Amino acid sequence: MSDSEPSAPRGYHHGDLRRALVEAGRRLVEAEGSTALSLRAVAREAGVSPAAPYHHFKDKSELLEAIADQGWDELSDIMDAVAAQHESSPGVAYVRYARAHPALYRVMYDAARDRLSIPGEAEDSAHAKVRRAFLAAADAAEAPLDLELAIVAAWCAAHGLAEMAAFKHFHRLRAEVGGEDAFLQAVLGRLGVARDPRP
Amino acid sequence: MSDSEPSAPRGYHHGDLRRALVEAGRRLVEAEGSTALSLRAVAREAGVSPAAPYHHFKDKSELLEAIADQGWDELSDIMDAVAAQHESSPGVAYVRYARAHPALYRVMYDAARDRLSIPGEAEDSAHAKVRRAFLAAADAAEAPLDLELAIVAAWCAAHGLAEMAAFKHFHRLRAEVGGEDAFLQAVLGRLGVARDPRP
DNA sequence: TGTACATCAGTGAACGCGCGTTCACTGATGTAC
DNA sequence: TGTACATCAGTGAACGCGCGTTCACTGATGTAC
Repeated sequence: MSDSEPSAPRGYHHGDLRRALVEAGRRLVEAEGSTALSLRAVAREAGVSPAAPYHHFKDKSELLEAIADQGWDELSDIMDAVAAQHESSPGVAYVRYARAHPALYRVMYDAARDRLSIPGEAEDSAHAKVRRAFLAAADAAEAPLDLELAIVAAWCAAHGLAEMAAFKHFHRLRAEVGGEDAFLQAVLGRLGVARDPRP
Repeated sequence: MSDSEPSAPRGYHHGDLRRALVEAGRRLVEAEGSTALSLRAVAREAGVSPAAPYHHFKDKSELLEAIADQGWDELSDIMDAVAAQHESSPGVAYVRYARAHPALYRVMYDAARDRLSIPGEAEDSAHAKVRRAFLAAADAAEAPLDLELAIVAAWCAAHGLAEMAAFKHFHRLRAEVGGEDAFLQAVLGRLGVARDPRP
């Protein structure tokens, strides 16, 4: 985390300012929320002048996109791993990740909303990986259209729960059911998404 | 909409600036999104000086809350009506409303997240009404805990679909399934939320 | 190995902007006598 | 009906702020000969 490869050239001045800015931005988002994020604050956090980011990002929105991309990559890797090991439900992994990084997840979601994506279908984008992970959790025997609907349904359920799990309304129910994790499992189970491994 | 009761006193100066500000704010949110909302812009939209809103709201966040409240009241009324008439699923009504007012729904959601709410349980708050509407759609024969989980699950599913239905990813699927409404029904059906009236 | 030059990632000062909020004020409305 | 006064919803100017972005610049790094 601290330094990548010591063999790699540390770069010209900073080393790898682009990556440093993305990570500073992510830190700020996770700490303060996305509305508190400003390019100047990111530059400050990275210990660099306010103009420096403009050598790496066209504008603020491009930096936000890079932060979101990093999140999607991370999430899709996790889901992939979970789906491959068959040891837990990808849907649960999705919700857990979103719950662990709520502000980042919001940034990811905002970035995803307007992306066309899936143009060539068989992509190696993070979104395609997430989709495949949900596919792995579905019943592959269904007709293509139903299968696609199952994926979308699972994704929607995971998104909805991920965002609503923070609701104070559900505090008591969450406690009665046995804590956050049991709550997630229970609700996803109800929605047909959690193929629980072994309770 | 234009004027309430002509018999009611038009008030001191403006008439009913508080309501006018909430409506101006809502108009701005729906047109530009919540991030574009500023107190000054709302005052401008209402044709009033920048300081005027301070006679009706402590600060900007209080105005936003009022806008959110108006939305929740409207939505809960709609769901109530739908549940009473048994002619359509409250879950579908929820998603339709959110889809029709996406930016407003976002404001509503943000306001709801941190509300404790449901303290005395049997309330007449908008949230309690929404909850009751989801309850009406569930199988009332279940054990209390399961019933509560069913409500939460339905709410989460509706929220997730409401936000994700805008995804460009799903454009093609939406078309293949027969348009937005069929898409909503299909996904909610999959999640066990849409008790469709008559297909 | 040494010099001249091109590249480019940084700096720091500056711009114009819209914001939330405060303030002393004004003037219309409602009330007491 | 008329006058004096209290109330209070508005005004408009001003504050200080952090923002996104631009600009001319500097100085370290890499490259050609």
